Amino acid sequence: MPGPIQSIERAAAVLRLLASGARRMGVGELARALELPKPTVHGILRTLQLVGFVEQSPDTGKYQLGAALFHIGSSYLDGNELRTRALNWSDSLAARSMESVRIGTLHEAQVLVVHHVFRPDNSRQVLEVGALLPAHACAMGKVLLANDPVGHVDDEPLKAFTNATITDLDRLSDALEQVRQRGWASDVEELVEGEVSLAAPIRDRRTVTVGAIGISGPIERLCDADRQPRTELVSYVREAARSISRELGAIPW
Amino acid sequence: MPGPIQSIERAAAVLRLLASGARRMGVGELARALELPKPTVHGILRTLQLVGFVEQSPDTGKYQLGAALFHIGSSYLDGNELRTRALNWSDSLAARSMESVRIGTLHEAQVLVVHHVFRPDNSRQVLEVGALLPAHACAMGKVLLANDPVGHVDDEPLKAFTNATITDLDRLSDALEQVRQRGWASDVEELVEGEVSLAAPIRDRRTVTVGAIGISGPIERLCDADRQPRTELVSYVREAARSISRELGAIPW
DNA sequence: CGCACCGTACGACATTGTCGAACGGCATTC
DNA sequence: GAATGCCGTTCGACAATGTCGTACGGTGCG
Repeated sequence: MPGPIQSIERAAAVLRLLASGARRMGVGELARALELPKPTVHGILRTLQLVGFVEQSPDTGKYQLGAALFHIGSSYLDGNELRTRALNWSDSLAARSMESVRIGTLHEAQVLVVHHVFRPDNSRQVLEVGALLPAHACAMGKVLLANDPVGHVDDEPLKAFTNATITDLDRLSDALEQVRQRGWASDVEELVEGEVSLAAPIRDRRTVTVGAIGISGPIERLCDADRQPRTELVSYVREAARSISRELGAIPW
Repeated sequence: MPGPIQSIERAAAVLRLLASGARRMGVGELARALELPKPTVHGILRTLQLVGFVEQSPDTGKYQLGAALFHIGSSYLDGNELRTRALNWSDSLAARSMESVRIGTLHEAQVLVVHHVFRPDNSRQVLEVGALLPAHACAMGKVLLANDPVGHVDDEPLKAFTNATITDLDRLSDALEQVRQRGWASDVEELVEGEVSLAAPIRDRRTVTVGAIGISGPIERLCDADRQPRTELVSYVREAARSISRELGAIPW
């Protein structure tokens, strides 16, 4: 039976839609979006509700993601070796750099944040674990794209977030080439005005890049007067990346 | 067609199993656990892999949860009104109490942690968002059980974690009655030796308890000499819970 | 070498999910 | 206040769909 199971595929599509929609959605709404008959969607929703993957508002009748899905999804982190091994090192990187630290993997041409350490200054910060960042506009993304065997670029036109965002494909591949040579990447106000990020690759025992670790913060703290990343911060990040890689078995010595 | 869709139910069971197993599992292993033929399980896995809900190790051939599931699951938090509204208040509760703060909901007789603020002292702490805590052995759980319309207790014998854990059903319902009267709950070394937690209920506009907020920390800081929770901490927690409830529309004045 | 186990492929069968049509409830409209 | 639109939900016949016995190639172990 080499072929996917239709109903499961559809159920996944429903969940994806509910996840992207941000708000609750009705049966008809989902049916229209998926181009499926309403009763079909309803059957799927009923089953997903039974297993706790979606919940239904008692009053409006609309559906949203369920708690069980959240809990199961978060168990992904337990099995994620990259994240487990990186826990200690990211803490110490945060302490040394005094900036917030994130660890990410490439997922469908975007950066999936699997770990996030807040900047150690007690400021109010939002947890970004589970979020997807645009790969072409952040340092972690560039690191991952530069070392990606599958060319994940050229899927779609590159979206601009600020006027420093790289939107040209040629310029991006030049930048990626530079990242490959230097061994680290930076993003200077390419995703958020005034924000800078630095990142370096994490490799496993097969020397494949499996993730990236990076810091991010305001440009005044991360860059010098020439808008260049401060060298000591770059080395902190690269050292952290190397330490994690060593723990994953990439560097035998 | 009032009846769940078999394949989706089974797919959910596979995911649950993979989530609980902590490590990677093989097709045969899953098939045996679910009492299903191997090819059936394989078909499900193939589909789940296609949609990114599971991943397969290239070398061992075993399966584990996938990144897509993690990302979709984490979107649950965006739609969770309780958590959204509670963000600010939990930060300030952490600042006032100088302890770590958690927000939880009842999920299948356990406490699902939907938010977690670290203790503001730069110490190394593990993020517990997405985790499930035993309801009868923590303060948030007691608050939720005490205000639960469905009697979620008596499902199974109560598991002991320390020798202070309440394992007797009658003693538990006495404790819950006290929680209802006082309006807050405590757990003194009932889950972890040396650890204490305090919690209060969060109600929504229908005055239904939809969650709980609480702090936890070492007994020396949370309790006085008589092992009684310190009153000022209790009021901090209760005030935070009331503020969130008011924001959810529970208290009109 | 042979055995046991793995993940995977095939394909006949009937179980299973699909989806057009229809129902009751709720707003809104005229 | 009847009419209309939309909603989430149910029914049930049909056939498409997924199920699962059987079998294959690969790997590790004794």
